[in-house]
Amino acid sequence: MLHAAALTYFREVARARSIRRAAASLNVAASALNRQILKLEADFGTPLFDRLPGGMRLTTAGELLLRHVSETLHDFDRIRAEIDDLKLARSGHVSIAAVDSLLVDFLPRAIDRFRADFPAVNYTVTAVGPTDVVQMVAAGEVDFGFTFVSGTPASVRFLAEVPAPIGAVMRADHPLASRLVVSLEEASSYPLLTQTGPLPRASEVDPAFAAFKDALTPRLMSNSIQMLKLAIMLNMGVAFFTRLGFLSEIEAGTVAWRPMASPGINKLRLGLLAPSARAMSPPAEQLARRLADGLSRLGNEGAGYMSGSF
Amino acid sequence: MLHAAALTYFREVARARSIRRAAASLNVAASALNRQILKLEADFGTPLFDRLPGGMRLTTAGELLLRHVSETLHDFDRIRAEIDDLKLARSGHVSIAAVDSLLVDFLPRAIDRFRADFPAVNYTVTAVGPTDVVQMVAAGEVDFGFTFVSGTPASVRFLAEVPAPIGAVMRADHPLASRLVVSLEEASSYPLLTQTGPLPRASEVDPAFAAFKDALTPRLMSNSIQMLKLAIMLNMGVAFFTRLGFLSEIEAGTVAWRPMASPGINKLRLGLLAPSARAMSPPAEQLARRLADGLSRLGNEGAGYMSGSF
DNA sequence: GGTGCGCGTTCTCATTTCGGCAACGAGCGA
DNA sequence: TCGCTCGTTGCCGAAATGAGAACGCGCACC
Repeated sequence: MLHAAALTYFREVARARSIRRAAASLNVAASALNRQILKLEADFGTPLFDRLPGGMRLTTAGELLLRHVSETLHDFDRIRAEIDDLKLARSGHVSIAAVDSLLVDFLPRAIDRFRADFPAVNYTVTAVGPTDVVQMVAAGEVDFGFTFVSGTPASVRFLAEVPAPIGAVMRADHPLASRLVVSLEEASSYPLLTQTGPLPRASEVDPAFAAFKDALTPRLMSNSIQMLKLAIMLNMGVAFFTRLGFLSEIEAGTVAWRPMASPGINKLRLGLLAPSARAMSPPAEQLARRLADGLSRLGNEGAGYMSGSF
Repeated sequence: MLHAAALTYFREVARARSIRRAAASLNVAASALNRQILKLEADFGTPLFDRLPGGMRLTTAGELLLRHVSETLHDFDRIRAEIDDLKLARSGHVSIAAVDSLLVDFLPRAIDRFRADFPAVNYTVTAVGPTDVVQMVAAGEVDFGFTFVSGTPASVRFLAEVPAPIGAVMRADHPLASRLVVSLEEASSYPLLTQTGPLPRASEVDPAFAAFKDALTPRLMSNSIQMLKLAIMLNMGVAFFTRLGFLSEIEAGTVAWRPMASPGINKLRLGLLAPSARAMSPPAEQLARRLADGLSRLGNEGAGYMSGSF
């Protein structure tokens, strides 16, 4: 309905190489078709078809136009399908499992932006350990998950990934913040704040980092990121997290994040995890797509900035 | 006129972010615009704009649609310009200068196919030596030229190029035709047919080939390709030409063309040469474009076949 | 707290466009 | 010559479109 009927008329006449045959397959009168074709040719000022006894054949100009018309109609079908997806996604429910460092900042902000376009969607967000995320996605208990990339069963797949190295997190006026990269030795001379409970696989990935943490006694240990975050703000010491848990504080300039000079730790990646077989619900599909876009944009900016644009 | 007015209406409303402003700049009534927008939203079953006090803003679905509409209208402008070019090119005159080996087969066949779409175009085709082609194009004596690629003045440019190595040409049942590649030694044991007059730059490009030709006494020398072609058909010996002069005979299976095992000779290229500054006449423009397409297609097929399709 | 302004929207009416039907002339094959 | 199919045209009713005036609403200014 967006596009003039003349488009499909023209395309069908070109395909059928006959006005009357096209009229039959379109269920319209041949005269109507003919008039549209004649009007097009008058508009362009040049014939679009050669009239042969027994039918019509496209001229060169007609072939040019047919290409345009076909592309337009095809592209329109695609757009309409996308809009239909959006319609279905306007209300519903999405359940997500993620490692808790993402629930502090990244995921709530993403969901909030998503809410603007999909106001009637409800959410269930569960914080679990990295390996549990994979299990819950595989079991279909959640629509998708958000965790560190590692070997995964065939029943799940990664929609997007982004490098998420562990780095040193501290108040912006902490002495270590003046370093662009923090070595393990430098960090060991300051009080540390460490998280307990299910950990990202940093220790498996980077033996040097694991040994470093084992050798020291932290000033504060907690399984609550909020607790640790407050300790950082009180300048109690240095913690080790992915940047994504502190994007807004980093943006505001209140805390600093610095990469670590330890090889394996910089290979860590966060990924958006979905069941490989089952189709997601429409709103979950949309949110997952937008998160995937945002992630890959984060990735393209290297270890760059967080633009609030997704 | 091809496309529904709704397209430009929608685009302008999105641009102006207001129905009334869009109506003013389109010189239509706001009520008409409004009805089209409402109809679109009814068709899609979803709002395309958010109604804010003070104007309208696209929804997510609206942004999707705007992208489609913009692309469609932009592409349509392009197509219409191309069709206008075709209209202008329907009659007129085209003058071409080319090395004569192309006038035997390649160029006449190309012009014949072109005639089907541009029946009222007249042609002047001049056979000259390779370097004269460049001079005539530079001097503006012809619309474009067709010759071997070499260093050219800035006043001309190549629209397309295709590898055109010199090879051995002989009757299909000639003993040499059983070889896939012909070495200079093999060729020297058979009677040779050579062309006199302005030659392609084979001798400059490939000293080995030049020495080879100088060392032997050909059975037949002529400046007429027709003469040489007849000699080939009478199995008088082996000649050395680009494939393009014998495309139809090769296709028909009456003569064979085999590449030479000599390095420099396989680097020869044929090119379509046009004045760099002056615009060509519309029909010349069209023919040149089609020849360029055909040439690059020939090139993409490697040393492949001649499909009669351009 | 009016009041004016700009916004999208709705209603009515004249105009234009579109599609269906029947008929015509041309080309082609039996 | 007849019969068939082709594109095309005239005529008529139906549907879509646009112009203009009016309505309800939110907002800023006095």
